[in-house]
Amino acid sequence: MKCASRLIATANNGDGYHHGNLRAALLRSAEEIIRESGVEGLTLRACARRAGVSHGAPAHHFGNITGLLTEFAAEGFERLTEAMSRKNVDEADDDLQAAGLGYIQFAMRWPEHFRVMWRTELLNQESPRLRTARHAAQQLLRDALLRAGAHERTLAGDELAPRFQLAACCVHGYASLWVEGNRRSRSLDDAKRMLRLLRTPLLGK
Amino acid sequence: MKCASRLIATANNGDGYHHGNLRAALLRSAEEIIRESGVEGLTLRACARRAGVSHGAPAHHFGNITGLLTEFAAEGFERLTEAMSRKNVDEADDDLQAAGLGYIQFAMRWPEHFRVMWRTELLNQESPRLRTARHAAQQLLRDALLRAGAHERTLAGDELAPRFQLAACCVHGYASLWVEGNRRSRSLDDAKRMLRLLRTPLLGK
DNA sequence: TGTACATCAGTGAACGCGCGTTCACTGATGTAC
DNA sequence: TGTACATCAGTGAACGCGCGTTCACTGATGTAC
Repeated sequence: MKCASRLIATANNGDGYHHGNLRAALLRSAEEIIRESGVEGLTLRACARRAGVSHGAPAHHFGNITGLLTEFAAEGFERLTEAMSRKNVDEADDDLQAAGLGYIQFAMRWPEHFRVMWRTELLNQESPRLRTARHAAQQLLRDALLRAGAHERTLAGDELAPRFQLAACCVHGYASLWVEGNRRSRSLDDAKRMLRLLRTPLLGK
Repeated sequence: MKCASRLIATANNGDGYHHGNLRAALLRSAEEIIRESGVEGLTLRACARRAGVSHGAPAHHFGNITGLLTEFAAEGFERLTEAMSRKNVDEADDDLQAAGLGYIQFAMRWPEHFRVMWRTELLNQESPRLRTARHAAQQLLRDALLRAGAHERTLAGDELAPRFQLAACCVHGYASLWVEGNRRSRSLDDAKRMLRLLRTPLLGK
């Protein structure tokens, strides 16, 4: 019976007893569960159930629910960095607007990731993958601001920090309110209008 | 035995078998639990345990965990409105800065409330008390912006919406990042600097 | 080419625990007469 | 002033459920010889 069901599984997905890509499949299952039931609804058992494996499997890969959510959040920061890159934002006028719009677009596309990424108490802050991914995202926004500023005039050292904070708070606030408000519109027009209002205080133009 | 323990309870707190203020006491217990263990750690049983009553009592008052969190969030919005009022923000130059600083100060003082208020999926959005309280808070920020704008020049109708959005996103983003980042400093200097950068785009000065 | 062995990935039964819900109850309070 | 009764607030035992964790296991894969 045990063997039989395994043979059937093998026949069905062609990758045998060893799943091959179970780790990734479990992360996709977690994403779906969070979408449908929120982070509260995510348990190791529910995750296993949806992926069609035994409940021991997620523990094998991630240790516990914190481990699972930490990997999920790290994946989110990696996607965020990718999303803020100029080449992925069609409608942006410059690198800074691209970073801002990309940040907001990321939250609209993957609200489940966005939600988890900021729930610091649910994550293992010591995870190297998480720290690296988060730092890369921050650095990209900072660099975009510096580069945009360089086009206009040089930003003095002590001018950068408050401007970086202003930019980060605005896009983060916009994204948070969008995600938590369950807004329907995915249009970026509102966001573009807001970012245009910011050009003067950010770049001193 | 049953009678005895009740008599002891009566002797201890002087308010007898009927607690008198159990509803408020349960909300304070919930606040403490969220502070220590996050929203995840809050259950009706844990709440009852901390308040020193039977586990049926919270269900009696709030129905379920959603009812409890909804009341908690509504209490938060009421405190937020209070906190944004000019008379409660010493360091503000005008009503608009008062609203912004008050918003951020509120999040710093009651991060547990702030966290819960935006977890829309955990709350009963139909609750009249919650709707009223949230609307009042929004209205206060909008009015402050209008009044501050009136000092400088009249804001045209279609100029108000994006400026309101900008102001709301900035203070909300700042407060969110502070709360989630577990920052230690409660100084408002950073926030004041950021809000000063916003004067030009908000008021057109 | 074949064999032996170590390692890895996933299984499934068993456990104890805390949860929400239900329900009959009990004591306190307020009101009608 | 006293009595009877309804209502409200909180109790505590019982239930079934899903959870995380543990553990002995099994099949697949890779490597050494």
